[in-house]
Amino acid sequence: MNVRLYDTRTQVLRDFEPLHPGKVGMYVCGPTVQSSPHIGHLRSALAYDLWRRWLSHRGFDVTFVRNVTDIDDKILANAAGSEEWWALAYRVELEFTAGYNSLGILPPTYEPRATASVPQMQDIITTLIDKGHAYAADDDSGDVYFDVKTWPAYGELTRQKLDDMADSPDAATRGKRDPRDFALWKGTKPGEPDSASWAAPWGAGRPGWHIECSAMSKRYLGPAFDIHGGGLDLRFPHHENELAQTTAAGDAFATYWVHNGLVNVEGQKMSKSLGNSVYASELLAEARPVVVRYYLASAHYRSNMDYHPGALTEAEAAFSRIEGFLDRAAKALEGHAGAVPGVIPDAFAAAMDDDLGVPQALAVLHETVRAGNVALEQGDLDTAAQHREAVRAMTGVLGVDPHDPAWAASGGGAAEAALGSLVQRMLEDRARARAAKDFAASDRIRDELGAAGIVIDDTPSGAEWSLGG
RNA sequence: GGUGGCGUGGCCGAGAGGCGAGGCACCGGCCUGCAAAGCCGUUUACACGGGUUCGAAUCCCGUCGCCACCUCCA
Repeated sequence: MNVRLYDTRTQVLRDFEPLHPGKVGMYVCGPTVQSSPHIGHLRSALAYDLWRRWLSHRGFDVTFVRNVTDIDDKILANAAGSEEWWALAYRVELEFTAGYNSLGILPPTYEPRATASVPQMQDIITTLIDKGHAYAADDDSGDVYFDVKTWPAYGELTRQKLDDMADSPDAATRGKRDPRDFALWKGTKPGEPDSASWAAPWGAGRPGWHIECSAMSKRYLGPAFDIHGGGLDLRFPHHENELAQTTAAGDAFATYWVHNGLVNVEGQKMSKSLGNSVYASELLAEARPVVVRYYLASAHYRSNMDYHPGALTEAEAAFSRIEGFLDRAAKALEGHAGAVPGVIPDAFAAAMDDDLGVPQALAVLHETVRAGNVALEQGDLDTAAQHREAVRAMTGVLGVDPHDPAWAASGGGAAEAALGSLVQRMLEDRARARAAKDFAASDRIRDELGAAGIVIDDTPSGAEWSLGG
């Protein structure tokens, strides 16, 4: 079966056909590093991480590019008066990287910064001017605009007609021929730092937002590549403009456009004015990283998600089922030979092939967990081992394998060992009390441990303990 | 005004003409000293009104409600 994906441009589910057999070129719009990453940034990055992992699993050699927009009006504004804009951008970029890493989002094949591809952007702008699709503003601002009226296809991505588009409110104050023309190059304004100004034939300045992605996708993936991704909110104007300027310059650009859904918070869009943004740091303080990943992956990537308090608790409960099975299976199967390498169930693969149907794939995963639990209970170790391997294969490809060393709690090695020996002592006392049928004493020990956040689990082979739950 | 999307049980969240995905929660049972975990089972659904059909949550028409984008937010 082929991988299918929903193409935003044609609005249909399409079989994935790579431009070059066995290879995939994928470009995803990364963040503007102007302030700390929030839940929406993480979800977006995760959606494409899952795409990339699945395509890789399907045997494709994936070249995955996600850019960093490190020069922009907002970065300059946020840094103004307090620090260098490039220092701010780098500091925020590190926060993003840390957030991605903590969720197990694989580093892109290339992660170019916009500021490192300015000459490539200028090349495209020059081509557009030469072809008559762009012009330098006649108000000596140094701005260069894309001339939308020269490009009849403009609006094709989002099926909007030029006439239906609302006029830009501040268009009149700039040297545009048409209010809907958009900036390719922004001339340096008085007061802006020299460090944010690049020499150019039409006047010193800095690149507009959209041109970056056209330049970087071409530089790292070529004039034609397979998949272009980004948040739903980027369809217009960002992606519409990218498409117009790249194709007007003569390149084929992306075959497929995919867009991920946004994350709302308690029914409302996150916004600075509402002050309801949920930052990556908050999420990671509230739940284990692997649980955050599980949560953000659990809805289909194209649907909107609504984050609310308690969402992570629910995810923790669901994830614990999988984790619990693998923990028990690991103990029960210790030394058990003949475990076959994990095979991903057909139903799981079919769900993933169908536009990355993670929710259905998770249903298959949970069904396998149940079957595995039954096998363990019946002492059918061969069957249990088979299900265990399948669960590991599925969680592996989703990047949520509970036993992946990457999720191991960091630090506190000595403290952990000390805690373990204390808990072990108490459990031994409790075992003696239980053997003597002194259940009052036994329960007291369990309650004490429970009050400290330690959960006791009596199994046929003795008591087990774990933190939280 | 234009474009796109959504409304599924207490909650999250799939599906897309005909055996009620899955998870969480709840209840009953098995197991357990009691729990927990696990297993088995029950109960709650497809915004509203029409229509097409042997049959509709799924298709069509209409209504209501919600959301996103429309020049720089993933």
